[in-house]
Formats: sequence, C-alpha cells, structure tokens
Amino acid sequence: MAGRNTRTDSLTLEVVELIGTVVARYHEEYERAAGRHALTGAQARVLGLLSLEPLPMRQLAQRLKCEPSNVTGIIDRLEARGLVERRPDPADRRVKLAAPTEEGVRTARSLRDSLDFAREPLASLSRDERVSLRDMLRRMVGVGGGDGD
Amino acid sequence: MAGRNTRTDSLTLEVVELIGTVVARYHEEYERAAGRHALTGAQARVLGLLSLEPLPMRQLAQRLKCEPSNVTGIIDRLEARGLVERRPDPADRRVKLAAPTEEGVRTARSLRDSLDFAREPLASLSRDERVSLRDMLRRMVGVGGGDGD
DNA sequence: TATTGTTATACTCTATAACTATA
DNA sequence: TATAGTTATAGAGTATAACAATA
Repeated sequence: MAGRNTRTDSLTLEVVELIGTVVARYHEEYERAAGRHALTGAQARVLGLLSLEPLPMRQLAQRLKCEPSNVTGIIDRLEARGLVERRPDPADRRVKLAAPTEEGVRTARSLRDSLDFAREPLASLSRDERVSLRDMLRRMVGVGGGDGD
Repeated sequence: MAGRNTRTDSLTLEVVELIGTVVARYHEEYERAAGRHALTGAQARVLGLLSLEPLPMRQLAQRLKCEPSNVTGIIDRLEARGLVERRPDPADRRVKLAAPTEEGVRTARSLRDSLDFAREPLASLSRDERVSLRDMLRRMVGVGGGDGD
C-alpha cells in the first residue's frame, strides 16, 4: 500500500474534489439533454432503462431505488406522451410491464446519442490513458474480473 | 491522438459506463449521509457551501444553479432547525447573508467527515495511481495549471 | 396470506410571475 | 429604473399508508 492516510492527504482530497466536479458536470449535462426532449431527469432515466428491456413496475422501482408508488406517476406521464405503454404480463395478471413505444425507442436513442458529457472530456486522453483510467475505475467500483479489451 | 473514434469504441463506452456508476454511487452515498442528519440533499449542499463562507441568497442560487425563489424555502427550513441564520449586509440593506450557526458548522463538519463515498474506493489505488488519476481527471475537467503535489 | 400496482396524502425541490424594499 | 429577496402558484419526485386485484 502506498498512501497510508487515505482520509486526509491532500492528493486524495484533490481527487475527491475532482470526482465531485465530474459528478456535477455529469448531472448538468444529463438534465440538459433530457430537457432538450422535454423530459425530466427521472423520465429520461426510465426511458433509458426500458429501451434496454421492458420491466415490471416493481423492478423499475428497484432500479430507480425509489418506492413503487412513485413509478406509477412517472410512467403515467411518459404514457400520456406516447413514449411508454403498459402491457399485461401473460404469466402473472397482477404484473404490468412498462415498455417503450416506437417513438419512445427513438427518443431513448436520440437521448443516448446526445449524452456527450462523459465522452467529450475523454477525448483529451490517449488510448493508453483511457485503458489505465478504466482499470482504476473498475477497481474503485469493485469489478472483479472482466476482459482486457 | 490515440483513439480516433471517441464516440463508439468499446473502451470509451466502458469508461463512460464506469463513470456513470461512480456518479450513481456518489449520489446514493451523499443522500444517505444527508439523511443520517435528517437533511435533504439540497439542504446538505447548502450547509456545505455556507460552512465555507456566508453568502447572499442570490449568490447561493447561482452556486446551486437554481432560481433565487427556491433558496428562500431551503434557507427557511434550515433556519427553522437552527442550522442557518439570515444576517443583514451592512453595505446593502436589500441583501441578506445566509450563514451557518454554530450547530450548523458542526453538522456541516460531521457531514463532510461521513462522506466516504469517494474516499473509500480510492483506498484500493496506490499513490502513483492516484497521482495519474488526478492528472487525468484534471484534464477531463479542464484544469489548466496546478502544482505537481 | 402475500404480492403487484394503484390511490391518497404530505413534503421538498423546481420554475415562473408578481410583489416589497431598497438602491 | 433596476436589483435583492420574498410570496404565490403549479408541476414533478419522493416516502408512507391504505386499497383492489391477483396469486
């Protein structure tokens, strides 16, 4: 172990602050991108999740880390705009699957493409640097294995 | 330039995703830490800002990137809990300075100390790695100069 | 009985617009 | 007249509790 005092050393403090800056930028850009599609951040996040795969309301709440009752309203608003629809689950009639409409899929794709917040700043790093950044982030996030690209 | 297609190459995509994970963790931890003090995220952020220096309501709104009218409510609630107070500005009687009380300062400090979200994961990196992480983040964030530690 | 989704309620944060007191 | 802060209002997200339909 190199740095012993991970709590107070000035190097660590600066890294923490820089990460805070990245986090703030990330959010600003995300909200801005969502706003361009007249969506709130939460609505954009839901649409992004559903564009990967339709989900039961309950699971959606788990992914969002919020109460199921909140999901009802978010889906209501997306449904009112024709971006999402509720489908019955053939296996369990209690369950409702939230799924994006065609327009919802298009919107999600457009949203994803416009998210340059994290991509653009990476342009200033060389490939080797991105590799080492990836490896450090993997360890910070706690990824076990993974291939070497 | 090493990587030419910064938009689609799989390395960059993974880094973007990892950053997204870090951002999500950062927020969860922040909200959790604020919650332990019975504060919302916005209230904790305000208290953190004011613990550095008292600010006019207007400037506070600028830092939070929100409308001044919102700040009124946030400060109202912090003031009702005795964590913040409004002081007159001797130079301009229109201005009100928001400043933390003694208890507010203690709460802000305790809050800051409990924010291990970004610090703890850094423990798995060596000092050299933290240095190179710092340098990359600096460039991503767009810091010009800065010392070399 | 337990679970899924919803409704009802209350609180916080948000933006917009109108207001007040200063400047 | 312009600015600082506030109030009033409305929309969105959040948690809690109670409810209907289904398992």
